[in-house]
Amino acid sequence: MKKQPKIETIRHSLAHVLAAAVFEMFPDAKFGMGPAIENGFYYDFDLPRTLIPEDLEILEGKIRNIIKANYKIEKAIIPADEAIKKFRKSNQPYKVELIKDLQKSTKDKKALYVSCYALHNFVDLCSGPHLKSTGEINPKALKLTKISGAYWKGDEKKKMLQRIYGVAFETESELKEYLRMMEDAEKRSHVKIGRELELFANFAEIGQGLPVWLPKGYRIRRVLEDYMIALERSYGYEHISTPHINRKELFETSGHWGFYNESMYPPLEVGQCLKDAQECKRPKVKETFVLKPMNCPAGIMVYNMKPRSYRELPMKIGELGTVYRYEKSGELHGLQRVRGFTQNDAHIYCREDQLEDQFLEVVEMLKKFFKDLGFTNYKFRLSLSDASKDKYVGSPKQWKKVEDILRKVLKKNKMDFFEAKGEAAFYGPKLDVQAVNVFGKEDSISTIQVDFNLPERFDLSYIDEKGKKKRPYLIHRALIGSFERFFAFLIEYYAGAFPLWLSPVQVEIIPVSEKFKKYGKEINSFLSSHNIRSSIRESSESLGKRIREAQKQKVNYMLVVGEKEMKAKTVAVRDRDKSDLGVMKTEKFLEKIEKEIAEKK
RNA sequence: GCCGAAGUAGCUCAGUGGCCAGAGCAACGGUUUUGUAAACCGUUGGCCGUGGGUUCGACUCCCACCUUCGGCUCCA
Repeated sequence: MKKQPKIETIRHSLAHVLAAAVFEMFPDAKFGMGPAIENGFYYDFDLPRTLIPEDLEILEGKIRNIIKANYKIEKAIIPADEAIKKFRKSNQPYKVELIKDLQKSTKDKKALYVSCYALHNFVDLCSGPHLKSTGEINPKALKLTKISGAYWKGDEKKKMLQRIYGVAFETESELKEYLRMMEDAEKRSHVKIGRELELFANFAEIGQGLPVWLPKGYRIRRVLEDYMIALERSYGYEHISTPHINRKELFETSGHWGFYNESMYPPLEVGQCLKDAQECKRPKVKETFVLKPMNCPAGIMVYNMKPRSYRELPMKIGELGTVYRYEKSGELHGLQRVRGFTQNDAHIYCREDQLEDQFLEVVEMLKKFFKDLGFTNYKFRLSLSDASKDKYVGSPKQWKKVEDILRKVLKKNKMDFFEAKGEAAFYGPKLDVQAVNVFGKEDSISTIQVDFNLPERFDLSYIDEKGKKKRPYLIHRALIGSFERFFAFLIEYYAGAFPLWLSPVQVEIIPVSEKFKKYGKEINSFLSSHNIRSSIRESSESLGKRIREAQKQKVNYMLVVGEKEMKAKTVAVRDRDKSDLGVMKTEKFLEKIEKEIAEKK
């Protein structure tokens, strides 16, 4: 039996206690699976009716009763065939299916035994381990949190069951702390802050998943764009810009049309008459365009436009490329998952002997980028293929070769990473950067991929030193996988209080009264002329009110100017966090913040 | 796309079958001319998400659709 921390055992046992409670409430319930998860547990059920939120309270009560009764949780190991008979008799088709799956993966079916746990009058199939009795659970440290649908075995073609989620801890204070953290997370939600600070907006009229960057959000985006372009130039990148629509044939060549079809917007057919053929002035030639879901094919055209020499390699071509992907409606969320987004994308064409260095160079850039942002909580995920899925382009042999190279490079350079089977893109394995948002949800924000597929499909080549034609390697990378998703993450990470160098409003000038408006404007133009994102709050509202508004907008510095300041050519500086920083000469203040901006504070 | 919940003023929310649908903040007008987190008075603002139905009567009940949220699936 594998050892596990006690809290995990508690959570797992609680999943069973929940099932027992559901069994009490619905004797006809059919049971799916119920594991422990981070912070809690869930269990999937096939029930005679749809659950409503009030049911959770009832079930919680039943769970507490089961805990109070301190039932023993007893293990029994029985032959698989016998277990199948048992679960058939009690009308538990999902459990029967699970045992049959086990049998399928075992050589000697006859010798297979499965373990079951009995809890009062409820028996469940489970490998354990479990608590000895329900009394070990702290009834005050648990809460059923939500009901949702979940496909049986995670397969969208299979039946949807009802899933109940719960959270559980060893102590009541831990539960309270967790619930408080969730409430806090709600306040940090990028959707909420995005609205409050007017960073971005979604309009039903424009379309689902097609967000608009509002002025303040766009300011931040421009800073990031400039930063990335400068960073890439310093590493020898050149940049291009390719159109949003490309001919469909381009994506047939790349393989996207075949493998990515479902996620693409429907094609645009032009050149045909939609009205009366007589009146139609359009050319009769029919052409089909698609909104590009990826930047690579168009980017590759640039490499392929003329013969390339080995001397040109590595060639690094970047693009702030906007792509459109028709994600299923239920998958959309704020800026985190959208249908149109821009990538800080680039393709690196190189020789085999340059592959490792190039790969590491990208990792180096990535680390610098995150350091400048102040991020530390990210991890590298080596995303590999899964033989049981058939969504991949290319041969398994090719895949294995690339996957082995990536793994070798990572290990050789002692990089901290974890492997994830089945997380690869359909066109290649990748090294993803996973960031965790305020709700604990993990998402890829950056990605580096070695692509063996496209060089073949587009017949890429270079001439080597011996005059021979050779196939280059292609590294596909997006340090900002999507400005939209990245921004969502940034907003939540900083809770809207952006560091000075990113901040949409770095300085706000607040004249004490109307009399000092002119002086305030002078300072404002002075700062603006030095590329400081500065503004003036000159309304007739009280000073306190205007400071409050500026604080709520998370403005980094507030400059209060009145009689004293005007006479001495100074500003009274208020810091967003540390409040009063005292009075200083305007030039001195500019010097101070210019230094901070340069240091990316 | 699937399961579930929600949608009332720009924002946060009251209102559950019965007169012209409310509050606070915001916006606008006026008074105030302010010294570090909300001055005062007034005004405007709503096809109660959209369409259909039930009813003498619908924000309220029913159906469909749209959008949003929590999950599932998927993913940058």
